[in-house]
Amino acid sequence: MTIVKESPADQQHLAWLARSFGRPDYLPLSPADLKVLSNAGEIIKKYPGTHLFKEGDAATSAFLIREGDVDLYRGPSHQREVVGRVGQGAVIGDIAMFSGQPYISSARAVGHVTAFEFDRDRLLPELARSPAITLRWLVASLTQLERTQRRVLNLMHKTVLAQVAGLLTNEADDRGEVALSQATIATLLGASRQSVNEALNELKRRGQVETGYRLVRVLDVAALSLVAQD
Amino acid sequence: MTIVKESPADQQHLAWLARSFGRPDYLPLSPADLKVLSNAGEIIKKYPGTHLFKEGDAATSAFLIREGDVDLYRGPSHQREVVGRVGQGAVIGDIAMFSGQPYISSARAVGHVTAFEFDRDRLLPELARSPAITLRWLVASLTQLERTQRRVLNLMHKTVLAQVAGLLTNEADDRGEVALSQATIATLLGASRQSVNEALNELKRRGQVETGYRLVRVLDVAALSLVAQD
DNA sequence: CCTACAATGTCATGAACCCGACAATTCGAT
DNA sequence: ATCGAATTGTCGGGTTCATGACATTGTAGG
Repeated sequence: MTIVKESPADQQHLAWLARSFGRPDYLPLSPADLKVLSNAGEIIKKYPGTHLFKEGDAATSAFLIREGDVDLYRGPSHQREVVGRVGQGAVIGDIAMFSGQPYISSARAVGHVTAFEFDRDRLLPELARSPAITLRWLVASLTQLERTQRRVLNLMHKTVLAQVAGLLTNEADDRGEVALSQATIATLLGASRQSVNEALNELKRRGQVETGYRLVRVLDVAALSLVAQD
Repeated sequence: MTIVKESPADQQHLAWLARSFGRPDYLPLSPADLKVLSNAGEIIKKYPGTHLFKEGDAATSAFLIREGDVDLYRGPSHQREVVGRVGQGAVIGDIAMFSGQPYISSARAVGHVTAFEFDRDRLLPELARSPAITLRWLVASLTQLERTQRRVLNLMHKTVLAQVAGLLTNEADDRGEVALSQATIATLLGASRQSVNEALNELKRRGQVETGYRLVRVLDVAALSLVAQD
């Protein structure tokens, strides 16, 4: 088996899209839920490079990923624009399947992938029987919606400085540390590395953060979240 | 009763947010659904200026608006930032209510408002009994999610020219006409009026559109949708 | 320990775009 | 027909930010 090493730029692109498109956090189903829904489809295995579904196909299935990673991309395969990469626990294809629209993007197995394939016609009756799961699904999608809406507002009228401050307050662990390279932060925000560097310098100058190698330490959360509000 | 005349800028701001935040299209429940769910709450009336809920309050209710308009805004009331305006058929407060989070924004009646107030503890059992409605709600939220995600992608790496081209292709009626002022288009896209004007001039120069008073006529859809893709 | 590579710091240049201002025009209402 | 308000067209200044280039510093693997 060939391991394709990806360029850092690609990985960053993914990281950013992961955030902007929001998918990886979208985990509406627990293992217990899956057990209940086991009548609605079956487990499938996919070899690296094969497709779970393709953009434009009629959406008759949704997939819960159990193992491996899947790339979501749009556009023709020769000039594909990757839209996200999702792993264990993520559900994909559900928007198209529930809406009765064709798939919005293509899904391609990166490595070996094990997934549970929900069949539309079998899933709907099962959901009717398990309203609690439907409700959990609804909550997950609403949460994701709220996150994405918040992001739209940020993107539109906030400066890079404010965005960086916001990211740091959100992403800091219990010790106030964020273990990301500046380049990664840049792609997470859809900004350039240089702008992020400049913003971090400004925050450093104000004594609100310290920076290290692949690390930012938050010193003054309060001040930082103030900066984040423009 | 005082009628507060709103500045055009405000209305445009609303129009834009309507689009970016996406709320006004979010109509998950039909009148028939409401009938089924009538046990889950009751009809309330609100006088102009009164609140349906306030940002930060515990979210114990969601509201289906039956008559009148409601402003959604964030931040303290003295410097409120309007986030959207919704009317008949819209459901608000559901994200917070289902997620068990405090309300994300405040909701204030613009004129006289009639709404159906869902009580969380009564709604959940009803939904369990009516899985079809829960499912419809889920589909509505997923559709909205998809729309918002698409918007994030556009905002990040598309120029105003491309965004204008995209808006025109989407918004054109059967005669290829878009009856919006340039200022409105600008706010729909979160751009300045001047930039939109410049973009339209460019498209006019290329012979892809004509412009009139409060009107843009699309002449070459194919070329336009090409421009929209960057 | 040393080397290759990744990450950071810094600069200059230019593009995109916002903002304020103002003239010209179109439209609707009196 | 006329006046006022809304809309369009246009200009220049100023800001933010992307891009490319390059030197410097840190880190991991042999």
